[in-house]
Amino acid sequence: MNELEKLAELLLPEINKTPQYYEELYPARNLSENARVVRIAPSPTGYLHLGTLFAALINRITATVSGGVFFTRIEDTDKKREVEGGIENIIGGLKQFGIQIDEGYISGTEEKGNYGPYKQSLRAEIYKTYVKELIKQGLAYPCFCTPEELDAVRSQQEQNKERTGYHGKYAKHRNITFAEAEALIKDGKEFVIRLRSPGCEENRITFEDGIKGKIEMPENDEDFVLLKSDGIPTYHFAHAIDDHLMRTTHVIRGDEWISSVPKHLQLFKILGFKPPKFAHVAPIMKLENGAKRKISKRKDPEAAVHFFAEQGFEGEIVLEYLMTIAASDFEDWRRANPDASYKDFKFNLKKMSVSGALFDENKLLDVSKNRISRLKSGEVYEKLTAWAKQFDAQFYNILTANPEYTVKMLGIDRDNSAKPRKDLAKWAEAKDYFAYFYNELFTPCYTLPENINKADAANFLQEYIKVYDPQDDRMAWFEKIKSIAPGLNFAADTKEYKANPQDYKGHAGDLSTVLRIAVTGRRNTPDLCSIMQVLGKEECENRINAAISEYRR
RNA sequence: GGCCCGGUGGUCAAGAGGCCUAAGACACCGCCCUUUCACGGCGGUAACACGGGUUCGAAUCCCGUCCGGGUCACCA
Repeated sequence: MNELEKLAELLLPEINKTPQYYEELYPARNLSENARVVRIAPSPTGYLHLGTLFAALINRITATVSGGVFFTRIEDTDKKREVEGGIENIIGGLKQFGIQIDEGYISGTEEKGNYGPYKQSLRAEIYKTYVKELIKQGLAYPCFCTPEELDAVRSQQEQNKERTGYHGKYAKHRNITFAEAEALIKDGKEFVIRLRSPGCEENRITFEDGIKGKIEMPENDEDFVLLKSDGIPTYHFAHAIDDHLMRTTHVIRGDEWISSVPKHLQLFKILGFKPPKFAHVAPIMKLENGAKRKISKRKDPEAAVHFFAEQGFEGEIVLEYLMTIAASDFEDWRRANPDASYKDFKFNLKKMSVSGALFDENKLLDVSKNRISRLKSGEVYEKLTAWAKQFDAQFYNILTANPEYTVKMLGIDRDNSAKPRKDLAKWAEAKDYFAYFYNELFTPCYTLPENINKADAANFLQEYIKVYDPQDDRMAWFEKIKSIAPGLNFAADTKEYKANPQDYKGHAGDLSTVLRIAVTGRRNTPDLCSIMQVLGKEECENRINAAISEYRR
């Protein structure tokens, strides 16, 4: 055994497999040439974040479009930040958004696929096997520096205005001998394994980013940590090993990783792996005090994806919105294919924007309104009650007390309309929006438009209630209002009123507003005739009579 | 600070040297339609960060400045 082999044995005595073993265990995938194997690799450190969802969407659709595979891998190499239920938060969240997972973690506890385990904490032996090989080749070595020492070096470098980091003359243990290492270990000193970087800062490397195009950077010369003192790998090392062994073809991730690419490329090279293609996605931003910044888990409620669920945005609609950010031609495609699933969109990474888009709630609202307007009353009923069940029990009970009534109500201006209403954008608005359909929620409001006084309002309602017939269709309904108008000195015809406004107090439309206020407590509603039909004769008469006595007081 | 990446209306963006007098969508405003509102239709306000080059010609190519973002851990 030579020195290096002895060192490898000293550091990782428990490892007796070789990289060859794993190469054979995880053979190349049997997929067509264009198929892309992609993944997301979340850390179970909290809830599902908008950025993670976005990355998942992009990866998912990239796999779909190419006939490839989308898998999940749990990067739980930082035990300090891990939270309980973290995996379930993220994987379950993706499922709620309808993101299909082909392989890897498919729930908080289950995984599937032939390239597992898909959780890094379960792959320690694999990482160590490769590290051991690198040590034997002189490409990795133990470093016994304490965090305090490292900090001291960094401050020194900062003072000298030098580039910080563990490289060059600052790589203290770079040339440690077997004997020195052995002595330190006997002393009980902790160590990490670092890369002996073959790179040189003067050299430039270039790579083609799938979104940003050609990028040029200095070569990595940092002897960064491969294995932490607890034997767990750092992200960089785990990424290289896992994405190679899992046969990932395209790494599509947040662009905060761009600056690490030289490290990654170097790792792939010295390990003898073919590097994947990289594509770096710009983050979703948020405006604060006039400045753009990356949307933040801590500060922004909409960063946590459960915000959308609470607000009552359908998962698919959030994805639809995210697609408009991901692909500038998506909206054109959507207009041409209003009924297609977003999954059928021919997504192309190259068309993605290179800089981060501001999160735009207006746009989300618009997208949502458009999608909801296409739904039939039955579908709205299902979705709305499902939402209410989870977030507003009282509303849920009210809606479901009489399902037939609620469905009828939801069908107004929707089911038989050539141009369905576009009003509701999120379920959280529904309770207020539909309040007057339910006595438990209805709060009368008798405020009249300025051009109508209480006496006229009462007189009109008095007349109206005499002729009111719940069987009337829209035409007949409005004819009745018109027929009452002249007697009160209101124009029956709106055009007539507009031509000679000085001759009238108002027009039939104003009178319908009086009725609307009496029945719904609102100035603006969907078609009043339909509303009255849904409410029924008795309820309408009660409300109208209540209004009359209010105006007569 | 070093290293990367970026900068077209309020927002998302089209744009690959002449088709640019700069698309479209959201938001905003006006008009029309209309029983109200919404929808829809028509129209409007509003942008190539700045300064130098290159070129017959620049939003587009080059350089510089400024601004924004990312990153410089035994975090991912």
